[in-house]
Amino acid sequence: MIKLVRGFKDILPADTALWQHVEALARELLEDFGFYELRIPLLEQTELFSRSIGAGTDIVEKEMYTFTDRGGASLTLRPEATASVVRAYVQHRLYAKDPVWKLYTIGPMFRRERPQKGRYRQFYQINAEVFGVDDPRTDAELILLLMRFMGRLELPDITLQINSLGCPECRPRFKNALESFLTSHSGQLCSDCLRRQDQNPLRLFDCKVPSCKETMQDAPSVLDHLCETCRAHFGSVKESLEGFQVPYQINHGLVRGLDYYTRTTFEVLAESLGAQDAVAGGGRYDGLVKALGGPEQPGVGFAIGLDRLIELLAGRAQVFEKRPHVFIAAIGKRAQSVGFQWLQDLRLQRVRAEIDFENRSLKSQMRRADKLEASYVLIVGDRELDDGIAVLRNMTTKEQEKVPLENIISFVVNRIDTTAVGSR
RNA sequence: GUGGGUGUAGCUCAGUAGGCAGAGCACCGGGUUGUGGCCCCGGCGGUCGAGGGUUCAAAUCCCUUCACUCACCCCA
Repeated sequence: MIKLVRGFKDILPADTALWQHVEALARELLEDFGFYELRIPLLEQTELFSRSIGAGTDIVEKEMYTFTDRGGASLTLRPEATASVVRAYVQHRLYAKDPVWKLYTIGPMFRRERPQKGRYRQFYQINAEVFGVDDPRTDAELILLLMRFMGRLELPDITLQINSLGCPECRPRFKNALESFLTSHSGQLCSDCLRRQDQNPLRLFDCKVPSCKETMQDAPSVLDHLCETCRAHFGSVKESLEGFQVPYQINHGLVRGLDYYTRTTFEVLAESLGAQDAVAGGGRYDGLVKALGGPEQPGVGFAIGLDRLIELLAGRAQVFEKRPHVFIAAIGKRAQSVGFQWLQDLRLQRVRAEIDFENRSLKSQMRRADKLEASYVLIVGDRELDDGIAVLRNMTTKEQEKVPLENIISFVVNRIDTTAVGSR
C-alpha cells in the first residue's frame, strides 16, 4: 500500500464540513472588515524567503522544501504567506493605484519539521495583511478582528499576548543591553540558550529550562528600551484594545520567528493544544515592503493556524454534516425505475435525496435510511404504483401519509425545509 | 536533528512460564408474507507494521528497519 508522506495528512469527509464552516466564517468576517482575497502560488523563488524571513532563521536554514527545477532555478514551497503577499503587492504595483490594501489568503504552507501534535509538514493558514497604514489603530483593529473570529467560534480558554519589538531606531539599543546581560550571565544558561544567544537572543525569553527562566527574569525588557514614537504607538494599540474590551496580556518575551517584524507583535494561545499552543500570531513589519524592492510602505498582518484551530473545535464536526432530506425506498423493479427518476427530479429542486440500487428488502432500505439519518423516507412498491400513490414517512414522528403520484415532487419539496442543515 | 511511548480485524483494544489469533463496535443477512433505532441469532473480515534470527513450534524471545505518537527544538 502506498501511504501518504510523513507529516502530511488527508482531511476526510468527517472533518471537511467543519473546515468549510471555519473558512466561510473567516471570509465573511474579513470581507466585513474590508479585506479582499488574494490567491498566490504555492511555489516561489527561494530568494524571496531567504530575503524576507531571514537567512539565519531555522525556517530558511533547515525547514524549507527547496529544489532545483529542470531549468536550473531554485524554487521553494512556501513556508509562510506574507512574503508572497508582499511580493504580489510589489510586483503588480498595487500601491500605485492605492497604497492602502487589505488582503487575505487561505491555503497550505510547507515546513519540514519533525511532526507532532499541532505541527504538520503541510499545514493551513488564514493570512490577513494590511499595507500602507502605520496608524496603531490598524494594529488594534486587526487584533480585534482576530478576537472576534475566535469569539464567533466560541473557543474556550484562549489568551491574547501582545508585545512591541521596537523599530530600527530603538531595537539595536535593546539588543546591546540584552547581549551584555547575556554575556555576564552565560554561566547560568542551558546549552540551547548559549547556542541561541548569537543567532536569536530574543528567543531566550521563552526557554523552558527553569534556571534559564529564572535568569531571564532579570534580563532587560524591550518595552523599557522603546523610543518615543514606538512607545506612543504601543500605548495607542493598548488603549484601543481596552476601548473594545479585548483582554490581553503583555509578554515582553514574545518574539516572532521571522526577522521582518517591527513594533507590535501578538499571539493567540490555547493551553489545551499542548506544546504547540499558538493558534494565531502576527505583527507589524514596516520595513518588509521596501526590503523586497517596493516603496517605503508599512505593513501589519496575522496568520491563523487552521489545523490547530480545528483541533480546538474537534467534536463539533458532526454538527455541520449534511444529511439527506429524503431516502427513496423502492421495492421491486418497476418502483426502482420510478424512484430513480424521482431522485433526479428532487435533486433538481435542491432536495438532498438518496436511494439504494441493490433492490434490497424494505427492512434493509429502512435501516439504510436510518443510518444516513434521512428526515423522510418515500416508500414505493407495486402496491402503491397500482393505487397511484406513494407513502411518505417522517422518520422522527413516524407519521406516514399517502401522496398522489401526480405532483409528488412538489409535494415532497413542500414538506421539506431545505434550509435546515441536518435532519434532526 | 535528539529523546520517550506505541504498532494485533475498518475502529477501540484483549491476548507472556512460546502451543489452533480473540472481544466489543462497525458492516452484511435473518428473527414468516412490505417499515429504521433496542434485543436475539448467524455471517463477512487479520501477510499480528516490515525483514531476518532462535525454536519441533513465535503476536509472544533476539536483532534490524519502518510508521505513528508525544516532548525537545522550532513555530501558526
